[in-house]
Parts: sequence; C-alpha cells; structure tokens
Amino acid sequence: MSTDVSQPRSVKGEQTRELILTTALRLFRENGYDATTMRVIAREAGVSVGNAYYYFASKEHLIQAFYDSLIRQHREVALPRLAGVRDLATRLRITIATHIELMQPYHAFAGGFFKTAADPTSPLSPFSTESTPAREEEVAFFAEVVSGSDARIPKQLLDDLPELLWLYHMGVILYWVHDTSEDLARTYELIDRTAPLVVKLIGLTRLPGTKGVLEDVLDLIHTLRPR
Amino acid sequence: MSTDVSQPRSVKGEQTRELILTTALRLFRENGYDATTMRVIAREAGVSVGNAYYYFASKEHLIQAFYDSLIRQHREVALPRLAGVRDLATRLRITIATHIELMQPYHAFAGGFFKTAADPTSPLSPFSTESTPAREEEVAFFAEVVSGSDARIPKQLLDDLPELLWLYHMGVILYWVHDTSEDLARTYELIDRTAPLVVKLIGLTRLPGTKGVLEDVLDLIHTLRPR
DNA sequence: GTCTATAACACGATAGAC
DNA sequence: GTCTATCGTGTTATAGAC
Repeated sequence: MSTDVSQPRSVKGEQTRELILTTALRLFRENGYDATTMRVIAREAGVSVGNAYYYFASKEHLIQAFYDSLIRQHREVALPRLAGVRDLATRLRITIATHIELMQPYHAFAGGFFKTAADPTSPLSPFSTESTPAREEEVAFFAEVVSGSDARIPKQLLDDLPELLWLYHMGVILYWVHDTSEDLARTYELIDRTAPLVVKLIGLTRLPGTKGVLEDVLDLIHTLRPR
Repeated sequence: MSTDVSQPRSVKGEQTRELILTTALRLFRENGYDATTMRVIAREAGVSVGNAYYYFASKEHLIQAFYDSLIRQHREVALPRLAGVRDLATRLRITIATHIELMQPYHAFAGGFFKTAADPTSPLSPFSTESTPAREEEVAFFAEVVSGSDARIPKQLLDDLPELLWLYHMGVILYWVHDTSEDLARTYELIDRTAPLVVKLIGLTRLPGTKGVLEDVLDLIHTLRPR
C-alpha cells in the first residue's frame, strides 16, 4: 500500500534506503528543505549522490516517502486516541489534530514541501494518480472515523462524506502551512471550532426542506469531481 | 500601486524591462514555465542573462510582474462588462469568469506558476507582504462589485465581505489550476453555480435566528485572520 | 542482477568589469 | 545599464564493484 516507486531487492538495499530517508528527514527538520542539498544528504548518510538517486528518483520523492510514513504513523497514533470516543465532532477533532501534531516538527519548512505538492503536474500533488493509493488510504480512514461514531448520517450523503471530510482536512493543512501563530495555536483553534460546525452542517441536512439543497450541492460536487 | 521592486529610471530602461517581460510571457505560453530558461528568455530578447536579472530579481519575479499586469487588465475588461448589471450574483460571475478567461492562455503552465505562489515564504504568495498592494487592489475591486449591485448587505458583514469574496475567488483559482476538463468547462460551471449560492448565503444571514450564527462565524474568521 | 561511485550537464543566480 | 565568467544546485550518464 505504498506509493514508493523503488523497491530494493535485498535487505542491505532496504537498509541503505532507510538510512538515506531518515538522514534526509533529519536534515529537513534541522536546516529546511532548500538548504538540505542532495550532496549533503548523501555525505551525511555516508553514500554517494548517485546512490541516493538510485533509491529516490528525485528530491521530491523523499517528500513522497515522508508522506507515506506519516500516513502510517497517523493511523497508529490516532486509533488508540479514538478508542471509546463516539461523538463525531470529537473524533474529527482528534483525527485532524493528531495529524497536525505529527507534522509540527516540519512546520517551519512546510512551505518547501507544500510548494511541490501544489503543482498539479507533480506526482506529489494530493490529486495526482501517483498519490491515489495514499489518498484512498486516508479517505478510508475518514470512513472509519465516521462509522465508529454514533452519528446518524443521511444515506444520500454516506458515500461522499469520507471524501468530503478528507477535503476539509486538506483545507486545514492549507491553513496550517500559512499559520504563523505561536505553537500553531490558530490552526488548533480552527480545528476545535470547525469540527463541530461540520457535524452541525451534516445534521442540518436532516431538516425538512433542506433535502433539495443537499441534493443540489451533492450534484454540484459530482459534476465538479475530476474525471 | 505596483508591487514591482525594480523601477527603471530611464525610458530606455523601461523599454528593456518591457521587452524582457513580454518575451518571457510569450515563451511561457509557448513552451511552459520550466522549459523557458532564463538563458532562452535573454537570448530571445536580445539581452544578456545578467541584464535580465538587473530588471527581475528572479525568475519568480517575472510571474509577479505578469500578475500585476493581469490585475490591471482584469479591471479594464471587467468594468465595461459590469456596467448596468445590478444583480450581485451576475456581477460576481462576470468578475471571476473574466479573470479566468484572461488567464486561460496560461492554463497549461499554471502549475509552474502556482507552485511558487503556494510557498508561503515566497514573495509571490498571495498572502505575503510583498503581495499586499496587489491583494488590496483586488479586494477593493470586489468592494466595487458589491457596492455597484442592488444587494442589501447586513452591515455586520459589510466590512468583511470584499475580503471573503476575494478568498472565494482564490478558491476558484485553486480549482482552475487543477481543472483538466475541455475548455475549462468545469471551472465555468463552478462559477455559474457557486456565485448564486454565495449570494443566497449572504441573504440567509438576514433571516431571524441566524444572527447568532453569523456573529459566531465572523468572530471565528477574525480570530483566524493572520496577524 | 543489485548496488555504488565519479564526472559531467544545464539550470537559476551572482560577482565584477566596463 | 550591460556584459562575461563563474558558482552551487538538482539531476543524469556511465563505468564498475559486489
């Protein structure tokens, strides 16, 4: 379930790959994305530049690998925190706040990461075909967040909700990248205040008279979805 | 009212600057952003690379200059189209569709542009201090779009509305960058269908009982606004 | 076949002479 | 205001070691 392209054939190869990746991520944290050159990564990892490129097709692919490991970690950390929690707003808040928390060490250099992800032609774009497995994994996780709650979801909405929540999550990350507040206080405030709002919005669709509006909005979303 | 850094002192300087810029934009359209190297721009413009850098501090600054001229052009083209139109939804649709229309020749390479704009540490980010004059110009334009309409805006909302509409505009651009539909049909559909929705949303705030909700949302926005 | 290293390329950007 | 020469970068070609 990984989006990695390179697949080392041997144990030693896997070790070298891991060494290069962890070295790169450490240097990204310490010195930022731009300041961390491929030459420095290779030197610090004790390998040659050519060897680094044997395992990672480009510098951007190091970010892709980082993101893959982040998804795995997110699931591991968030699941225990969700255990026993049935309120959907709380489950949403925990899920997204955990993700932000895990990314925190990289926030100062998020711009460097985000830059490449924003390019729709880049394989790193969250909407790219290369990112499809990772994206589907995340959407599936949001489906679990919903199904583990006691919220009753209108069945018209059921199919689309996980993907919409993932989109909401992307929006939070977009805000996080630009957030300059101390300890990212404003991002957490955003999460704390919008998560209940999102759930309230879902509830609104149960009201009589809003059925038509919901159908209109869902139809719009389906029309606009990339094909 | 320009965000340009370099300001040629002489007529000849202004001519050279213009020559480099128009050459660069033509090459961007023809061959894309990445494929258009500074060396090629300089050669095609008949100047040296060093000279190009005398007028534009970086390749990104060429985009900044492009965006400045786009704002001017947007105003020129949109204003006549808005003349006599009083319906706010229509005015919104015209304003944003015109902008999309003007950017259309560059759509194939929008990723290259957008990439740098997405980096919050880049001066090209629409949220950066360097972009403040351009951003304020655009927000002021949206204020005109509103004031020229016959819509009655709740006075609590009046101050924030232009900036919120600008944000809505940014959202449309975000969609546009990723839009792969023929002739950007989906982007225009997005505009056609969300513009009335936005106006309907403004109208909703007039309903009794929603006053508290509006105040809550505005308070949230004020809290989250970068400082 | 799997992995590693060295040398070189084109790019964005800069220094310094004129 | 304009040029040439050069730097450090991401990336690649290619030869060779395990």
